[in-house]
Amino acid sequence: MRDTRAELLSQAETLVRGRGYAGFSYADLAEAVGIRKASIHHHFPTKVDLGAALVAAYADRYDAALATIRIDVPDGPGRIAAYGQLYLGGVEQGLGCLCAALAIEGEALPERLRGDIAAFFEGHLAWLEAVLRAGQADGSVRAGQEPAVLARYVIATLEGALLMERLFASPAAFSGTLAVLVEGLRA
Amino acid sequence: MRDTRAELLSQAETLVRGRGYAGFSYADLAEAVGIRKASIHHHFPTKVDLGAALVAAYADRYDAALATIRIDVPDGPGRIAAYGQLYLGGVEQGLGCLCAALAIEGEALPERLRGDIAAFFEGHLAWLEAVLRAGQADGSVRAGQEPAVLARYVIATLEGALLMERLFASPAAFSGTLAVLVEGLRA
DNA sequence: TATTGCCTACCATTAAGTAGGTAGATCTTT
DNA sequence: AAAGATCTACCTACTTAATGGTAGGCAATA
Repeated sequence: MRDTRAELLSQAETLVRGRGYAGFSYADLAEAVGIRKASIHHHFPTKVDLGAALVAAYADRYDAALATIRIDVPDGPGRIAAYGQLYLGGVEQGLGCLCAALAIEGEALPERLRGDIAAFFEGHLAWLEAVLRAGQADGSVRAGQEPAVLARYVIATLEGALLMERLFASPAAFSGTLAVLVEGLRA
Repeated sequence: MRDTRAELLSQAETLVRGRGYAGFSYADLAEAVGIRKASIHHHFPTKVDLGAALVAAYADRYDAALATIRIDVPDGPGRIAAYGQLYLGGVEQGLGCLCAALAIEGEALPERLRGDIAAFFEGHLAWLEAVLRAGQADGSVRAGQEPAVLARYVIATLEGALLMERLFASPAAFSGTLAVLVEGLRA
């Protein structure tokens, strides 16, 4: 079984992260995968189905990475730094965040996808909040601010840095922002 | 007399900030303004012309606000806080940053627009760098980090917060992130 | 035999953009 | 000031290409 479905998901992700959800078509995807346009509908009946599958796969990959970081890295700032490294790959490849690309379309986005990306961000927020709370408890993260508030601040900084530094094709600048962020969180 | 053109720019800005550049059409804009689709071409021959005019008008409005902040607010952190307030309006209205909406489309975006939005961000970066450098000189902003690096960090945090908090329709959360950002910059 | 995966050939709709025209304002020339 | 010419802002009525999606067929597989 040569996995066309997986190839479709992979290429579609690249397209959405590179040009936005409204900015790519089934024709583009068909050409990228080397299949006919109508055949995509066999795997993903509608574009919304494809979008939802894309977000699910993306979220799963992140979830796995997040779990690994929690095991491999012991301290709060180190975990945030490792989390930030996940975004760096996007800058290097010239690809934005999938969920940011979808979020930008706001009201034009199908309701179902809006819920999916909200859940994506909420998952990250919950993970960051737990990491920051643990960091404050073990003294590695500076105290005095609500972990929930800090979590939003962290994800905002990284999403924004990815958005801007992709435009400037500057992984170095992204790393600079990540360093400022992590240093500021140190106790 | 120039009323229609201004109305077109205003409505088009709302559409782009609400649904992205690829996510709105001349038909949408025509309906919003109450004019025929073909008449838009009289004012803006192509969609790229409209996009460029949009960015120019948006940048001009920001430039005026930036100049005012420099006059009205004396200290570094206060100026950054006032700068952040400019973004808050977008969260409250459910509108993202125009240039973020364009930046997301990346490679699919007409070359000309890409240059325009890069210039937009570079202008903000230069203003922030000058503000932060002056703040470090007068002791209101914490020293030890390059103003240019801090400037990128500031704009990333605010762009990211606008992106995410618009999705959650949470001006309060945006303000929380802004507060963390500004406190971290204090000397 | 039934299902899977892909195909060709279509469909209705919408996209940006064009052609050409009209009513009214404004400028130019006498 | 009158007459004509030109310009502005909009219109209806297209074109061409692309959009997401459908119908039905066919060969390989389970």
